[in-house]
Amino acid sequence: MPELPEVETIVRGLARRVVGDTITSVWIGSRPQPLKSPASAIVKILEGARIASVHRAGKHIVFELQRPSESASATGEQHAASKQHATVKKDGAAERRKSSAPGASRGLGAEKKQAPEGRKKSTAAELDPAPHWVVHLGMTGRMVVCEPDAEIAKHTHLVATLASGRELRFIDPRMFGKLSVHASAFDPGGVEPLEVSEEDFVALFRGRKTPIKSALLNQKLVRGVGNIYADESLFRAGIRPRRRASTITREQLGKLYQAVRDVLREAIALGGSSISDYVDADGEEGFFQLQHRVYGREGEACQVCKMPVRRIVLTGRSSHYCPKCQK
DNA sequence: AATGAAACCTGACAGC
DNA sequence: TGCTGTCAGGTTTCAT
Repeated sequence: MPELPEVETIVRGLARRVVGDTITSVWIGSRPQPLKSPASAIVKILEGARIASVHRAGKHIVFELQRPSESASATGEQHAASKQHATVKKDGAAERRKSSAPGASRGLGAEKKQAPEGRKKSTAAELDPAPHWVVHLGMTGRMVVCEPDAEIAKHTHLVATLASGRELRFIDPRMFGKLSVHASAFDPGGVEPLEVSEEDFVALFRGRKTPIKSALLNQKLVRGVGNIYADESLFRAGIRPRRRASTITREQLGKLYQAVRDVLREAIALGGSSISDYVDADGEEGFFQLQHRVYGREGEACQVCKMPVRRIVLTGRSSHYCPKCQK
């Protein structure tokens, strides 16, 4: 179940393997569920595109692409971008507005044209008019880089053949994952917990009557935190999952801010070493290398006070906490 | 507007 | 062995 640290690890692995490669052809399976853009739009944008970079936005994997035409002329780029955009309609109206505005108004300069080969990081300005391929792994999604003769796994929904000869495949049994293409920018909303300031983080919860855990899981507020890391963060901060966000003191929210960041950073560090090859052929190593203190430990003694860890169901998700350490 | 619950899905696993 | 039922949980959708 990929949350932020797992996606971060996968993205790093992908970046090492596919940045600079070009997608020569795309095969799409027959199940429409994972496709959040029309199959024709996905093929149109991916085929022939060079993968300029791969990064993470919340739990999304974002491929920044470079179309062959983009090196031709700046005006041509803009035209192509807005045209492609019209074919990709499944996003919300807000997102549409956001992504069409900057590309259309900017007098895009020449600096974009000769992005040198080895360039790994792009600035926001350079990124702007490039189309993006966005993948969300949902619960069971996987991105795999493999040789073309590797067996096609069951529930493979997309295969992108690369100029290097390898293939990039998207596999997802439960089809909670999502594939989409965007003519320019992609913004999933919410703040990155590892980038946001403490003040901005604290402000997110002000006046909310919803349980703090529900707020943490709300991707429109904080992006990337899922069920496991929400439980672990709340344990470290000493806050019960059901506590109404509005009743939590400023000091406690400060602790929560630190706890979320600590948990995510530790998980990235561990995930990085244990699943760095996840995107290889079939690396099935589990994600859960982090020593969970409460998650999945119902009935076990709390590591701090020895009280049995309790499990409750909160907005449909199992939630674990120590009744003594968390108030 | 904000909140909660149901729905979407299949695989894994426990129990019989 | 093979069936049935339950659980997993990220996100969207629907109802309140």
